[in-house]
Amino acid sequence: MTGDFRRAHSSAPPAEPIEGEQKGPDVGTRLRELRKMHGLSQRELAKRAGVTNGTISLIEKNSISPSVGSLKKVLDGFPISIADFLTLELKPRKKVFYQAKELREIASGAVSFRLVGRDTRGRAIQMMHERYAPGADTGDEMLSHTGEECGIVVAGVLELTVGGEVRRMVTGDAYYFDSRLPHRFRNPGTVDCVVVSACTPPSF
Amino acid sequence: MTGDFRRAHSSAPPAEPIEGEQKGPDVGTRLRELRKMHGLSQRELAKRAGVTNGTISLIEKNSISPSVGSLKKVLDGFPISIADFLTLELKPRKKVFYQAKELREIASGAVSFRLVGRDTRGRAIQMMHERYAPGADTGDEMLSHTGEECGIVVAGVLELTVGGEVRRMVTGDAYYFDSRLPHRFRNPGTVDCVVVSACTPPSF
DNA sequence: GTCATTTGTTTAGGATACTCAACAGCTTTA
DNA sequence: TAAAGCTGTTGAGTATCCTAAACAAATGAC
Repeated sequence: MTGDFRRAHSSAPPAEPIEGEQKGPDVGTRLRELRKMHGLSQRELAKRAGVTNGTISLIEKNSISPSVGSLKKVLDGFPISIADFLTLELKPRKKVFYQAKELREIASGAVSFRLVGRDTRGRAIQMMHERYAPGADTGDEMLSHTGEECGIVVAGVLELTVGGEVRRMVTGDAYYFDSRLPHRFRNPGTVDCVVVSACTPPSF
Repeated sequence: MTGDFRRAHSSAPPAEPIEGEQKGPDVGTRLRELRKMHGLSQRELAKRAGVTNGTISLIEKNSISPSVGSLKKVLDGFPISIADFLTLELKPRKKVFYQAKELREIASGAVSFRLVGRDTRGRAIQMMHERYAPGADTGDEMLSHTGEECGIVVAGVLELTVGGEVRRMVTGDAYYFDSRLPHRFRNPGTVDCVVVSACTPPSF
């Protein structure tokens, strides 16, 4: 059996191939490279981890998708956490001043997001001038992404939901939270709501 | 069969129990809480993820340890990466919402800096609500420190000097620069100037 | 050269993960 | 009072993971 686990069991019909893992190499390749960086053989790692060398081999060849428990056991042989393992990296003067009209509109309609700077590449912060029309909403679907974000309400009223907690915020109020917590913005008022926000790293 | 996967298969003899997962709740609890934060039922999530509701149930009860492939499929239903999922702080100790009066004043007088959050430790961004009285100035001495900073003028007029370049900015205008460049803020107008700014890393 | 070690790979079979479908409990609608 | 809708749980069967052991190839010792 030289199966490829990406076929994702026998579930969805054709089931489009699962992406490797965020960006970067797949689990098997990551493990192999990390193991070699540590100068270990499959058997040495297997012994430390309390699994068999065959398991290491199968994982590295992507012949199987290890269970979370097994992967943790294997990585404990280094040791390294699963999160670190999956995100590990294996391998002058810009424009300063922007006129209001130069802010780049990246979401027009009931919700307007105007970005400071043409693009966020090479920048640590993404700052935006946001405007929500009455009733406007970032969507039924909760947002969620890596990073941190904060903002101050400059005008109007903002209803902010973060990790299940809902709060009504008025002019001058502010927020700060981990962007991985599901969140949602909505204007429950009758006039435009304006917010200045910042997040890191840039997510658009 | 109500097995507990922590017994880690039939490998190592007693095999001390595998720790939940780094710090914080185990995979099952994390999944359950995250799912509820998103307001989804087991069946809804299962449908999005392309697995059965039974699988979600078994994972959440820690009756099984899902394979990495399966866990990824499940988390794609939100979506969120495995790494973020495992490091997510479920119970945010940090305060998220701040009333205007709660912003911490860190520079009173002609210049007022009001910080979002009591302190910036453990945070990636320092956001401030700044107010400059007419004629107010950050000082004859140019500022300079590591990091990046940006802001949007919310009211009044701001004269900003960065790396020798002086610019008059009005409501709605914005800036972004490397904080190592010497810089200075001044209000050349006759009414208060209000700015919302953000910088990283926090420098106070 | 032969033997001993080490390497990674592969096979068979038992252990576990996963699906399908049935089940019980709760809420809403008729 | 069903009846239909939802919720999460669970049992039986199948697909997959994981181990134990055998294997071939490469390396080093003598």
